[in-house]
Amino acid sequence: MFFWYFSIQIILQLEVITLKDIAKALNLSTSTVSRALRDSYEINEKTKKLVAEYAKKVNYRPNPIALSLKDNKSRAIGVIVPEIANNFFSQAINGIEEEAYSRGYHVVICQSHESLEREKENLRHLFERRVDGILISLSGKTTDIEHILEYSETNFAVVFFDRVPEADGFHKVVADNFSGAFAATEYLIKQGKKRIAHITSPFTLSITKERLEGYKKALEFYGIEIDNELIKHCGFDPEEAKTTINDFINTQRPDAFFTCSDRLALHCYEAFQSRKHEMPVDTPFFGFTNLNVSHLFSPKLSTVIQPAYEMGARAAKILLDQLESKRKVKDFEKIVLETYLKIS
Amino acid sequence: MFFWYFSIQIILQLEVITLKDIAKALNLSTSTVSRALRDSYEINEKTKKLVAEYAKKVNYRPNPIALSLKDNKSRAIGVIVPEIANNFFSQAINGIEEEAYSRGYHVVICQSHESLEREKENLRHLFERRVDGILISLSGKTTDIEHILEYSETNFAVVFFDRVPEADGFHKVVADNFSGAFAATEYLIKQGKKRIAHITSPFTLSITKERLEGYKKALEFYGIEIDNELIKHCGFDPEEAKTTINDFINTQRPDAFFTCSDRLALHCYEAFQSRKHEMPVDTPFFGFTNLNVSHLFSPKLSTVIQPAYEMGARAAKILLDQLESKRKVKDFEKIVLETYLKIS
DNA sequence: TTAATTTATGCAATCGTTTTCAGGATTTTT
DNA sequence: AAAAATCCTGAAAACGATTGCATAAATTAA
Repeated sequence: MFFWYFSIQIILQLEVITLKDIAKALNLSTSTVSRALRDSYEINEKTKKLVAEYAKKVNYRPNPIALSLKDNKSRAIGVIVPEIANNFFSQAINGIEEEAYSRGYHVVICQSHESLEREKENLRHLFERRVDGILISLSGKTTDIEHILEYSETNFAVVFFDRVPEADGFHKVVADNFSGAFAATEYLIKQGKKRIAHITSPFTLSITKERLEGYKKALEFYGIEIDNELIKHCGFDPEEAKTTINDFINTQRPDAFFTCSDRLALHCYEAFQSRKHEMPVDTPFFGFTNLNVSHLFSPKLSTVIQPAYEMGARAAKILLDQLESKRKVKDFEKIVLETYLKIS
Repeated sequence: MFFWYFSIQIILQLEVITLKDIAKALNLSTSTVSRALRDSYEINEKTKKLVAEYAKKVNYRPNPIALSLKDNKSRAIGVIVPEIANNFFSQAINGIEEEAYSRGYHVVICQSHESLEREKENLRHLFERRVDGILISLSGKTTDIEHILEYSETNFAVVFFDRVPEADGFHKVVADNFSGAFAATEYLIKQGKKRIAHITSPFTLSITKERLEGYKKALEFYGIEIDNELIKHCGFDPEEAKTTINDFINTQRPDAFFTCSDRLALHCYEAFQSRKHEMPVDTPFFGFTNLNVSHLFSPKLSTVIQPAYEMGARAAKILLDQLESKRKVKDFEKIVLETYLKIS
C-alpha cells in the first residue's frame, strides 16, 4: 500500500509534459497553448489563465532541445582553459558559471592542457555541439589564431580572457599584467634586492610579454640595470623546466624570485629546497598566482592576485550580451582589470 | 580582392551542411542519404560510396541537437560537486571529462557550494536541460537524498562519488577513507604523538564518519585512549570554523593535527600561525587533501592522497556504461579505491 | 512470358516547439 | 441588413535526423 503510493508519486514527478499533453487535456491546439504561455496578444485572457494554471499544475517546462533545434541556438557556451586544476582558472570559471547560469545558459568546460592540438579539438568539439559562443584563454603553445578565426563568424562569438591574442577585432578581458609585475618587482627592489630573477613562460603568451615589461620598467625606474641572464623563459615540459631552473639558480644565484605562474613558482621552490643550505632562508619569492595558500609556504610566497572571478564574469557577460544583441557588434572592448599584491 | 577571397573562404568553412543539402546535391532523398551514411544494408554500395565521399568533402556532421530531440537523449552528463576550486574535485573532473569526451559525451559542471539549496537547483537545472545522467558528490549540508530520488528513475542515472549517501541501490565510487585515516593516524602515533587532534567535517558526510573511524581504530590499536575532546566537528561557515578551531587549540593543546579537508587544514594552519610562539615548530600536520603544494608548507603538511582522477574516470565509466546498456541495471557497484600517504 | 522475389529508393511520420497563414465567429461600422 | 473590422483559434510547415512502410525496378524462378 505504502509502496504503491510511493511509486505513483515518483511517476507523477517524472512525467515529462509537452505542449501536446496540455493541449489534449484542455481541448486546445498546441499552437494556442504555445501562444498562451508566451502571453501572446492573440489569445483570450481566460484561455491564457486556464493554460497558465494547468501548466503550472503539471509543472510544464519547455524542452530546451526542441527549442535549440527550432532556432538554431543551444543556449550553451563553451569555455576553453589550459587547466582546470589551477586556482586562477577555477575561480574564473566560477565567475563564468555565475553569469551564465543566471541568464539561463549552460557552460561546457574544456581543457587544452597547454596543447595546440587539444585546443583545436576542443574548438571543433564545441562547434559541432553547437555552442553559441566560446570563452577562451589560449594554450601556451598557441602562436596564431587561424584555428579560431575559422569559427569566429556569425552565430559563434568568441571572447578571449587572460591569455589573449595580439590581433584586433576581438573582445578581450585581461588583468593589468604590466602594473602587477611592476608593483611586485618594485616591492622586491625596496626589500633591497638587486639580482631579481624573473622566471617566465614562453614569449608566445600575451601575459609573458606584459609581465616582463613591468619587471623591466620597474628595474629601470629604480636605476637597476637589466641583466638578461636573470630572465628565464621556461617551456611546459616539467622535467625540462626543472633542469632549466636548477641550472639557472646554480649559475646566476639570484637574491629574489619573481615568477610568472603557479607552475613556475613551484618549480622554483623545489629547486630552492634542494639547495637550501646554499641560499639565504629569507630569499623572497613573488608569484603571479591565485594560490589561496601561498601565505603558508616556506619561504613565504607573496603574490600578484588577479581578479579571476570578476574576469570570468565580465568575459561571460560580454559574450552573452553579444549573443543576445540583434545587431552585430562592431566595436570590440578590451577590459583591463586591476591586480593587487598579497604580501606574505 | 584579397578581402573577397578571404570572405569566401570563411563562408565555405562555416557552412553547416545538413542531410537535406547532401540529398539535394546528389539527387537523392534524405532517407537514402541517412541510411547510406549509417551503412545500411538496404543501400547500394555505389550509392553509399558516393554519399560517403560527398559527405566527407563537405565535412558533414550530424546535428547533435536534432539527434537529441529524436531519441530523447542529450549525450551530456551533469556533474555536481561542492567546489571546483579544490584540487581533489578538479582532478576528479579531469577524469570524468577524459572518459566522457572519449565516448562522445558532454560534461556540464555545477557547484553546490556546500549548500543543499544550490544542490537542488543544480539538479533541477540539469534535469530540465535533459542531461542523460549525473555524477554527484554531496554537499556538506545534504542529510538525505529525497531530492535526488525524485529524479533517479529511468533515463536519468545517478552515480555518487567521494561523498556518498548511506542508502543502498546506487552506484558509488569512493576512496578507502578508513584505511587512509588509519595510516595517517598511525604515522603520527609512531612519531611519538599522544594528543592527536582530529578536526573534521559535520557528521552528515560519509567521509567524516569513515575517516573518524580510521582515526579511532588506529588509536585503539596502539593503545591510546580516545579523548573525545580532541575530536572537533566544524561547519562550513569560515568565521565560525576559525573561532572554533582557535578555542579548541587554546584549551586542548594537541601535539599533532589530523584534518579532514583542505578547508580545515588551512584553518588550522592559520590558528597555528597566530600562536606560533606557544607551540612547537615541529608540530606535525596531516591532511586528507589533494593539495599539490603541501610539501611547501611550514610546518610541513603530510597528506592522505586520494586517486581523484581515477575516481572521476571510474564513476563516469559506470554512468556511461549504464546509460548505454539496454537492460536496467539491478546490481549496484560500490568501488573503493586505495589512498596513499604523501609524507612531507 | 508471367509470377515471385530481391534490391534500391522515396514518402511520410516522429521528436517538441514556434510561427505564418487562413478562416470562423463575433462585434462594430456604414 | 450588409460590409468591415476585430478577435480567437487551429492547421501546417519548419528545424535535422531516423525509420516503418510502400513501391518501382531489376532479377530470379516457374
